Amino acid sequence: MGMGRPREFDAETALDRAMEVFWRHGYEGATIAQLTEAMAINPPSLYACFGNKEGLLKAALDRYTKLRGVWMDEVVAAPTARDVAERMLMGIADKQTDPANPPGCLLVQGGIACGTGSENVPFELATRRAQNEDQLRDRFVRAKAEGDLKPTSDPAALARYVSAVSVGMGVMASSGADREALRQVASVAVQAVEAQSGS
Amino acid sequence: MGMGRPREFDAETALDRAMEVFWRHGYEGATIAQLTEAMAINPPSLYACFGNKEGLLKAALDRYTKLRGVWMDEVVAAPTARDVAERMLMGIADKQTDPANPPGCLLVQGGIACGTGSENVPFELATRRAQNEDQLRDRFVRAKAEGDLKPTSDPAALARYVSAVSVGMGVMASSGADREALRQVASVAVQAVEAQSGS
DNA sequence: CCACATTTGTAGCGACCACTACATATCTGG
DNA sequence: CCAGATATGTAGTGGTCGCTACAAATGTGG
Repeated sequence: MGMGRPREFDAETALDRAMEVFWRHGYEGATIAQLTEAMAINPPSLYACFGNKEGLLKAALDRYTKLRGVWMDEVVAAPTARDVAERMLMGIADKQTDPANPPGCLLVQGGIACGTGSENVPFELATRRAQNEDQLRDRFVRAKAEGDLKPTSDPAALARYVSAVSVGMGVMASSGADREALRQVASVAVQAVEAQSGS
Repeated sequence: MGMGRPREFDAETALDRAMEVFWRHGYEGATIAQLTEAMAINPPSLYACFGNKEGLLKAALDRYTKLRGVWMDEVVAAPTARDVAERMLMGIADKQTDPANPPGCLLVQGGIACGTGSENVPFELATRRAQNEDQLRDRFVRAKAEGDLKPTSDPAALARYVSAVSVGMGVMASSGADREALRQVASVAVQAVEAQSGS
């Protein structure tokens, strides 16, 4: 018995193309026709490989968070809570205005509000954003233990705050805000973390 | 010559219903069938009154920003820049988790990413968000002139920052964050404004 | 070279979308 | 009571959506 005809496209590069379409148009705004054209394949290949449109989104989200995870590891490696916040928010200011990528963040842009039948897409996005926040919280817990943050500070609240600012910057970027505007926001935002630093 | 049959529904209450549908499902996620059912009218009445789907959205956005404008006037009436920020962000924490309304903010929830053919919907939302930011900036300019903010502070950057945090909170709320979580974010965010206070 | 497994491209499926033609109903001005 | 004007409800329109049946193409094991 044979092993069948091998696929003629590379799944990872196809995912990268799909990721960009979701990133730019959102989940419901992206059509199968756009996706297959960007991926340079035909619908049956898409469905054989990813199941359906939502499966393709999940695969794209996984790839996105995996790539961002590498960067987040560098972020939380900063020496102090303040530096973590600065590195993250300034990095976001740069990344979300990088013309190499669609503006904003896929985890926001992908689709906040969805129509009936796609209710769990926002949930998928929120879950992945929460992972980021957890990583940040763990880092701030450590900062508090090390005396880098005040004993009265709330690491979870700080993490939520930095995460919220990130999301806000993502929406700004998708609305056309330039890098300087985002850096201003990041710069001010860091001051709140700074206010919780020292003993 | 007669003046024709009078309309049997109240346009404002119908608009309120439509606003809620857009708020909950986004622009593209909201269908004409859902809208007409919520408004308790039939499609021809909708099109005769609002032109088309996008016209209905604009009317809903105008009504939304008008209602919020009243509240924003109270916000910028706070005595100091810090109090403006606190009143605004804490107010948002409450409003965006009020079960009487859909979670989040219509100007974000309405639709960040849209499909081909609706590209100007995100623009409409961003424009109305910018109006809010302008109002905030004017207030911070005054605060700086009054010595309430440091001479080195940047009112425009502060306004952008508060606006960005608001948007971030809106996305959090639409993802199911509770009031306490939003208040924590607001509380931390105010500290950055506080860092620019005094001389 | 053959039987089998899998992919690929074409072509089109039913469902739903925003939107509207049309006949009917309900008003005002004369 | 009548003529003109506008609103309403029914019942669709063409177009696009996500998705798939099917046959041809391309691989492997015997």
